[in-house]
Amino acid sequence: MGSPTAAPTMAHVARRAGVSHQTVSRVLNDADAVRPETRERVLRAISELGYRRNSAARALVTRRSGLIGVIVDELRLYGPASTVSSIAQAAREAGYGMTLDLLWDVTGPSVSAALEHHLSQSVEAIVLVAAHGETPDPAVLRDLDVPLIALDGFLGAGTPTAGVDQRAGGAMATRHLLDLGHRRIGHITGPEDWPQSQARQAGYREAMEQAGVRPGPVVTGDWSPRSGHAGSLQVLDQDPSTTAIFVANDQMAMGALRALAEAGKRVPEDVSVVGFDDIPEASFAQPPLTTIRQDFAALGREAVRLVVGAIEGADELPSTLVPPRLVARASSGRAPHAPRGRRR
Amino acid sequence: MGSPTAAPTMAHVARRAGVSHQTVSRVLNDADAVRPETRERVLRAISELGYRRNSAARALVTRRSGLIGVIVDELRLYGPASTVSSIAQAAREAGYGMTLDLLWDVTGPSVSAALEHHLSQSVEAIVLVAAHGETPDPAVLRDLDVPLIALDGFLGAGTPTAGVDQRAGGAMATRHLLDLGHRRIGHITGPEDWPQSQARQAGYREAMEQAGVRPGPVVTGDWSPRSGHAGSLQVLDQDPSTTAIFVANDQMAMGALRALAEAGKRVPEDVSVVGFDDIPEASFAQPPLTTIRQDFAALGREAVRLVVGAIEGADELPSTLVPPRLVARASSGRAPHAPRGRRR
DNA sequence: GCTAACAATGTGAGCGCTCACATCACCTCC
DNA sequence: GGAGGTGATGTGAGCGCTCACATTGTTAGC
Repeated sequence: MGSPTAAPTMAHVARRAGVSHQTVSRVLNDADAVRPETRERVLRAISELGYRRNSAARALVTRRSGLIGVIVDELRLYGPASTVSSIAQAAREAGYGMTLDLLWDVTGPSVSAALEHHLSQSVEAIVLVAAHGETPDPAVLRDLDVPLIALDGFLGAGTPTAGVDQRAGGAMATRHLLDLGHRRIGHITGPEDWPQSQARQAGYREAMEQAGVRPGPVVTGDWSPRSGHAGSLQVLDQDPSTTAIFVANDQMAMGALRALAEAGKRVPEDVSVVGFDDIPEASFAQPPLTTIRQDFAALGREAVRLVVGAIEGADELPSTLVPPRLVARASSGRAPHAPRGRRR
Repeated sequence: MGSPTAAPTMAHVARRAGVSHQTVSRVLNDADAVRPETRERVLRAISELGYRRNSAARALVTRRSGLIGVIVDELRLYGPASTVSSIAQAAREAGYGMTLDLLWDVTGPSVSAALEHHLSQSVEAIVLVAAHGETPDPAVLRDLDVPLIALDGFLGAGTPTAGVDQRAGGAMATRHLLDLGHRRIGHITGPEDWPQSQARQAGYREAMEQAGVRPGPVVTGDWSPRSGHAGSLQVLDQDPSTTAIFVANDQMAMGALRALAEAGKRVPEDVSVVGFDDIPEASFAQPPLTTIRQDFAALGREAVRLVVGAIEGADELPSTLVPPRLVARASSGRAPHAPRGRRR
């Protein structure tokens, strides 16, 4: 009876083990109060039948899908990819599955659509790994009946956020250069509409100001090596006395390194370069790149910890900031004609 | 009545619209035979109530989860990240959701566990984006009642595979160097247990043999810039007359470029370098890297096309090979003392 | 003007599970 | 030795949907 491909149900297992469906359920949910002998019998029936619990039926009655939805704007970048990796891992360890959606652009409607797509799959929480872009339709956000956390991003208006302290990182990089005696320090930023970009720049300005040094040329890039290449040339053009450049990510820093080499500038003898991210290539740049490392893995784990907490009852979804770390390599060195005395 | 947070059901919508639940269902599944006026009424009720269809209930009765499971071994690498991106996109366009699992290692049990995890979420198909590693438990594979496709990987024994033609790519790179007059051509491979690594090397040997040239030094790397750095030094050490190196991926090629610069070798004047992958950094290497581009986006789309076909009835899940493409940049040039005549 | 056909909608069952509760056997205790 | 536990198991309802089929109202046809 039944077609050969029909999946076995709890009833089948129950019959075979000579128990009721409820006992099978108890074994599966490892509830107490099942005699070891009975449990054994049920387990045997399960494996003999190749039974697998129907997740839809379970989700229907428990009202829990066991799914965490992740929305990411760009997965080919090292940062988001690392973060998503650790989210996937942490989610699984916490007993959840993870669904993933990509943003085709960073406009509000696109984010809204992705949220909607996840919601229609009954995810229990949503993690948004999108560092920039427009805020989605506030109405969608308000009607959200699942916890949402934005990573490294912004959603304004009370949405909880977890992220690396970008501002501190920017300040850290700049301070490093100041400590090496540099006074003419340029900055290549990321796209203007990225909060990360803004925060790193804020850190740069903050450190400069604290040191009582006038900010150097600041030019805008787009995270690509190409823009770093062009940007470094612009910085040098705007202020030929520049001895150091803080570049807002490593990819642009790689482009900058190349441009400097082409322009006949030695790094770090003539110009020091500090990047941001510590991508794997950074240590193999020519010369190896001094940079700010972000702990994406920790960030992902933290995100899962927070949303799982929110799913399982905590009412508060706090915002967290993970500190970055300076990784000093060969692309930064003492300023050429460093002033004898430190100002300030 | 009912707590304020209780999600509205079809019955609620039906009552509000003054129709039966079935009519609501028809509107949602855009079936025919609903008067435009009625549909309008239902749609209005839906939006007023903020109704959202319960996917679990739907999945329970239709026996379809609308989920495609993806298993990936490493997401921080450009290739897999691109592939997964395009899978996510294509899946959504095809009306599916995508769940993602990461492999914590590449042993059989790990793959089996990931398969099991996806199966327990009732995915309708599985795409494995793992280029290497052990085959999972054959029993698990055999009992699989959903279509499975391995991307760029191997699972031996009849599992359908889609991938870029790695062998052709290896041959393409090598032939490019041969055409430039090089005769002493070394090769840095990926890890030995990666089929991609093997295929690229096979392409290298094939091209060399066809040209009647004796293969140069072949050393093994691990895909990292570090190993490319060390590998290129080994190649030069084993045969100082080497004038070209085919490196099995771009990251290693970047390391090689750096090592060559440190060793006082000019690229491409003294030594030509060809990589594989065409990662974004490749065009900003010093000098810009000649490489083999793989169309990961096409691969991901193809994978979704195939599994969706399999889900929706096609019995055959064919294997496909996507051709790669040579991207010639500045890291490869004519051989230094190229022999006057071509051999063969 | 009565029936056949069709379009539009309603009814009821049941997907496979978990929850709340009922039942039953067995023991303990005074 | 009967009331009252306690541990192990069974029973039935119902989660929110879709499917198959039943029931209407409306039009066409002779």
